[in-house]
Amino acid sequence: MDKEFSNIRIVDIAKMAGVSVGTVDRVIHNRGRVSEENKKKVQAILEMVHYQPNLMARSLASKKQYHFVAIIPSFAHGEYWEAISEGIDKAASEMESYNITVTKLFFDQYNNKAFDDTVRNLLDGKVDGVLIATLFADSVIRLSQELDNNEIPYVYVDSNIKGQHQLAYFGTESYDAGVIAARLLTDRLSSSSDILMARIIHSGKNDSNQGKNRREGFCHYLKEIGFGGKLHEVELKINDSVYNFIKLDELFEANPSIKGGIIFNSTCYILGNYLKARGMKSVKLVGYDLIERNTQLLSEGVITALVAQRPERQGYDGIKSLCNHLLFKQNPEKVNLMPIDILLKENLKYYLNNKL
Amino acid sequence: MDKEFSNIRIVDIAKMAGVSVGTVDRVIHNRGRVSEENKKKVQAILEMVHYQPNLMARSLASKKQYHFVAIIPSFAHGEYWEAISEGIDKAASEMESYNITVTKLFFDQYNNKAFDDTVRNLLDGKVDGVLIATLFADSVIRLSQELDNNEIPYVYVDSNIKGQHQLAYFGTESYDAGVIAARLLTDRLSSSSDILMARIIHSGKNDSNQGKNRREGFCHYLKEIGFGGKLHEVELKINDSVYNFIKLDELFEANPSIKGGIIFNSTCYILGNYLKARGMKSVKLVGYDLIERNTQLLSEGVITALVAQRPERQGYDGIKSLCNHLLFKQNPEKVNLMPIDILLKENLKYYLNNKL
DNA sequence: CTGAAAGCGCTTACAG
DNA sequence: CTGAAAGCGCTTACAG
Repeated sequence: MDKEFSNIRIVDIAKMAGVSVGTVDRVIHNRGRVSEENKKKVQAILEMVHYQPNLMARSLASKKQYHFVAIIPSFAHGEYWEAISEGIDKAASEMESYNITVTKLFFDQYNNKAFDDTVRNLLDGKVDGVLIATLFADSVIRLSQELDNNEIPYVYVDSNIKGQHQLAYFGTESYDAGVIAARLLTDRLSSSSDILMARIIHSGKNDSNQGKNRREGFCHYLKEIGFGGKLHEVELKINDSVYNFIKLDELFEANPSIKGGIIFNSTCYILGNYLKARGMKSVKLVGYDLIERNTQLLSEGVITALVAQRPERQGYDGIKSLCNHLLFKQNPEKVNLMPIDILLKENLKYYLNNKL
Repeated sequence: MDKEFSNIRIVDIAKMAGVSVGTVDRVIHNRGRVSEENKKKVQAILEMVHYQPNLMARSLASKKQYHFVAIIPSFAHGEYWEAISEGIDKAASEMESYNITVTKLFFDQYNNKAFDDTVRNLLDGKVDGVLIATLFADSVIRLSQELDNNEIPYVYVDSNIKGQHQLAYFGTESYDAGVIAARLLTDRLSSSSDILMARIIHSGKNDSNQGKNRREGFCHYLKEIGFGGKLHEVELKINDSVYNFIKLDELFEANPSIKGGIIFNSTCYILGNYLKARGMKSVKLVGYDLIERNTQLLSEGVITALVAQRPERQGYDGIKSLCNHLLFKQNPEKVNLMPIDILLKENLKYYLNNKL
């Protein structure tokens, strides 16, 4: 539409307004130093012709640099946060030619103080935008307020925090991710079976918000369909298979009616490895996230289904939205919910090479 | 890596080689009219410094226009092919600033001759690349050969054809999409249930390749798990509910053990509408594609699961790959298989606004 | 075959 | 407050 105005340039505007290109440029960018009169004239024409700047020319001519910071948990290869990091890198490399650089700041995901330390000197450097993994709500809120004061835009990933001024959130609706896991499990269970919910204990870390929300959604669905079985709980340790095996042996011996299992974070391989070792093929296990240790067990048939949340896209879209906001004045939706993907053994392979 | 060479410009190369920028430009683009000696010199330096052209400057300076043609079936709002069309449009609008235009050519998907007619005068205009929906294999092969002769690159979407020189294919592995449907259905069926496979008859159109492959995958999975039920078949008409209802009434009356249904193209709403009208809630129905009439029934619980194949991305990636090939000399993978998505009532809504 | 110059649409000092 | 000019990195005639 408006094809006729599609290649109006700044010089054209300048001529129509009877001013120089410098003046037009100043009003376009609100750089001031323009008389009220000229400003009005130029703005009127800008609107009339629906002026669309040529972005390539702009970025060619401009020496302006943008610097973004992404604050995310550190990770070992194959862990969940690696995926978010990859998405960030992809966006960064795509936007490189627009003079955008992205620095990643890592913190220990089990240590609230580490987050605060990482963040403390953030504003010493030049920062034009921030992406934040919202694991520690209180700390994130403090940081958000500081960014507000400095008028630096920021986006959240992983889980949302209400009441803040984030430019946007990219992540899933954890509650529904719990509902879906429940559906996947109960569809494959007779209604007299029991379900085991395992929690993974980690030094000094209580359940994440995300985990809690998934659990709520899960339990809600069971109630709604009138699931008749019992729910058992067990606490496992992330790095202590001996302990875990003993606990699980006891539990399954005492409750042979347990035919389903669920873990609300990305570590369902812990339970999976036990089931595999014991050859307990009749227990259906559902978990979260396409990390290597999980996908391996999914393809072997030990895990029945995985629920995934496109972490790569969270990182990618997060950085992209900062770019679009700053460079192109486009504002994203405030809440952007990723698809909740259902992975079975049969469709797994097409996801593995298609993460973005 | 090689940060030190990251902003080497043509003038730098020119100086290093002791020639003018014009000469450097000629060797970069193989425009000829350069002495063998200078060519060698320049090429050596180009390689040494890992020269990366500034794409924005290039496209700013260049008046070169690219014109792509996308040949796809015509569609009414809400039909399957609309999604592919949307993906094409999205790519086109993103690439507009690179002086790329995309024209869509539509043909009647039930009429082989219509395809040939549409395509006949394709080469009269200027065409730099073509995207083809491969419904009619023979016609597509003829067209492909003509494009080969004219050295015009082309990509396939929807289903692949082997033995041609397509730059790339974007679509799914239909056979596995059949396997997955079988898994989704049988997971929810007792092994003594029967399954109804409905075929949709359309004037003068036999089953698509895609439909056949899905069916093969479906049946193979049933065999592999030793499914004990019977398979029933019925032919329905796309626009004749009266006929369909009579046929289905007979069938279900005669075979009350039918507890599962499948249709191998995007029209499973036809069977869905029948089940809904008859209130037959115990029959599980699995189908394909996120078109409106299907998603409506999925959210109502009439359809149990939909298998989807990211048509928007097929269109989008197809056009993008032509751009990347021509503008940036990047060659795509020859076969690009989209994820096969599993949609249940519970995760549907997050897909509807996230098609790309 | 080769090079100097103009131009793509915008931004950035700079002089006034 | 305003405008003329140079420059971003590349391509495109044009003259030789």
